[in-house]
Amino acid sequence: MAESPANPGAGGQLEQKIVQALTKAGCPMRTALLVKECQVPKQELNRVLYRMQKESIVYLTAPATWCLGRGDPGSLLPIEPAQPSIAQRPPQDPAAASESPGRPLSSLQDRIYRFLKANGPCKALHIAKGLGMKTAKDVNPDLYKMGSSHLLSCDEKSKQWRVSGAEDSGRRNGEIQSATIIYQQNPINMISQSQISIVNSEATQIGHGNVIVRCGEKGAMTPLHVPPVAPGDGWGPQSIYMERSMLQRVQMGHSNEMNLLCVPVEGPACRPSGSPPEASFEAQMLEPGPHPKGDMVQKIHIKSCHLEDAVIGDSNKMTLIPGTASHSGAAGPSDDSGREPEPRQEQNDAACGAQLRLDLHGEIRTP
Amino acid sequence: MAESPANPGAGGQLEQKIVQALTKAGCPMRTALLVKECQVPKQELNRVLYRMQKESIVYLTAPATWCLGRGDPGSLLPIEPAQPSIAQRPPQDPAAASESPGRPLSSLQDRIYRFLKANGPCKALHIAKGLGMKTAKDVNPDLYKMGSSHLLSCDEKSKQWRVSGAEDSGRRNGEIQSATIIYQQNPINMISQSQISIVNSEATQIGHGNVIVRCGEKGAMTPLHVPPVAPGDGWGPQSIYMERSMLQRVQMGHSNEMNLLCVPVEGPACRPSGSPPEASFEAQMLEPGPHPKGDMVQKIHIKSCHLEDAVIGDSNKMTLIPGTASHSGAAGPSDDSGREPEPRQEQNDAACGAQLRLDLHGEIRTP
DNA sequence: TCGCGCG
DNA sequence: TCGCGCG
Repeated sequence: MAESPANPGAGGQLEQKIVQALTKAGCPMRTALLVKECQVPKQELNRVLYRMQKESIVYLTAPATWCLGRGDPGSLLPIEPAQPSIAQRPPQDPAAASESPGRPLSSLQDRIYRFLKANGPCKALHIAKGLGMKTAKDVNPDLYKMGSSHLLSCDEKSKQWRVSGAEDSGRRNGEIQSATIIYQQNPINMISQSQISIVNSEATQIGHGNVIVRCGEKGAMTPLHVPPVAPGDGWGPQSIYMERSMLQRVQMGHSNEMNLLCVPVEGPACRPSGSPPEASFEAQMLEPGPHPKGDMVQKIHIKSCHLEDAVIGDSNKMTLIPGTASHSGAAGPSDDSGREPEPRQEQNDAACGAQLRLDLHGEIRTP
Repeated sequence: MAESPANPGAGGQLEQKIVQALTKAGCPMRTALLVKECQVPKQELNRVLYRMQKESIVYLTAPATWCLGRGDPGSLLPIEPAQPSIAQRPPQDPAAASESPGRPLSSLQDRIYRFLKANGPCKALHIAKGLGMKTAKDVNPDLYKMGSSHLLSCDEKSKQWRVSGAEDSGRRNGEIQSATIIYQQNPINMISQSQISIVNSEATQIGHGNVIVRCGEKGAMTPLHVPPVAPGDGWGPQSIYMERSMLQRVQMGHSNEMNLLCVPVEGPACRPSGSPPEASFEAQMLEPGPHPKGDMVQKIHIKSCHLEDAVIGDSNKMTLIPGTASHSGAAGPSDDSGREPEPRQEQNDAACGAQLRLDLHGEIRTP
């Protein structure tokens, strides 16, 4: 089954190869060159490339010339003013925890979300037309799904949909031209670097001295013990840029701790079963502030990302003990909460840290 | 070995299939339909189709819509045919003179003409659609032009267009140009002209004073009696060029006689049921030689053609009385002879004539 | 309504 | 300099 082109594993393998090749090149690549790098038939390569294009993982800069990322970043996300309100939210804010949908947003859902954020409350028909569709039927299913997961709300009287929550109003300080996109190859990535862009990460730590303990995933996922690095002056400033990323179980910051206790009942218990979703939000964490290390500057830009169980900040702790059915559905947090067999806990001990749990389309700026 | 795309025989086989299918349809065919008719993979079919397009055997009327012939005759071959033979033609053939339009038909006009001849009376819209166009406007200008030149007539009541005159079945001098490809839509063609290229003819006479008597094909095939022209000094020189042609029951020369007595038991009794083989040979017949008419020069060039029951020369006679299963194979005369339920006879009375019966890939040069 | 033939 | 992914 590994040989079948239809095998998602095989497709994923090739997708990884493609991203790696494009990352390594750091510039657009012609299909012919990708064929050589990936050592697969052109047809199969193109099949995957064009699928990835639909998922906004790659785009065509010219005929048969591929590039990582989305081709039209500005066209979808109008620039909005910065708003630091989210960062000030108490870490233990239960709303944040309950917001988490069971699975990432679909491409259409993401577009709906961004459309509403850009244009303000709209009726379904208006949304549909705005997204190039014809009738309210084209968007209603997703509208109601997103409504049930509290991403959107609908005004009964005006029949208008809007993004829910004041903190979702989103903002972008402008386009940051980031260079490198790092594609996560390993189940667990540890990245300590000054300038980082990440696409589709899971169980990722960004920063210094974090700890991930992950259990339960068959064989391949032997617990990873990272020798904790004593918080010290050695930590340099961090500038993190993320665009079009999906982050699952991600810690960003310093001295965080993450415990993923996955019950290995059903195969990919720790991974969402659905296809990775387009999602987008922006976060900027600038100057951790009151943190003792006054010279430590963490600059984070996140755009068009999906973050799930992500922790950003310093000295945070994350403990996930998902049950068998966790993250497997398409439902929102309210749907999930009843089915969650095991407790889930995230905590952020850092005074200046931020905790994100599926905060989509939001922006976080730590004071 | 026959299935190999690299096999030239197979390619020719498919080419013949394509031509047959398009001939049978009498109108443009979509690629998907050709796939069904020819029972070959689309890729292979297209490979051959596009090669045939380069050779002006077929052309695209619309995306993935194929038609026999050249799409743009005027642009490639503006040479006006020299027609010494017509001038010398006996004046007692008024039909030929009245049929001939003043100038060659345009490609579309030609297609309209053939479409109407193949499909019978049609409304303008139907013609347009049949030729891959959309509205009656697409064909009306040409319809009325052809009407004013009496090539077509329009029934006032039914609004249907049709080719005018029973005598039209045989000739269309208007479209004949030097090196133009003439596609035979009629069971019997009679062509008297000095420079002729023919693709896929059946029961064709080329020359002067030939006689074809054909019986047995349902209704449409009423026996055609051509008043024999006395061999005389009026016959001018003939230059015949054939390339990539399939000729069935063809006489070339002077004063030939062809009798096709087809038993109408099974539908296409007079047509070979199998796909004709690719055939290519070259024949040049120069200077009939000992023939009394020393001034009669017949110059024939045949290349990449399939000839079946063809007679080339002067004063030949051909008598075909095929039975129900006649011509079912692609084999040569020796293979056929055993299975032929009815007598078959070809005879060439001309001293300098040549008789061809399924001479494939051969070259014949008459002394 | 994808046209695709392509080496 | 053909872009091709195509079911």
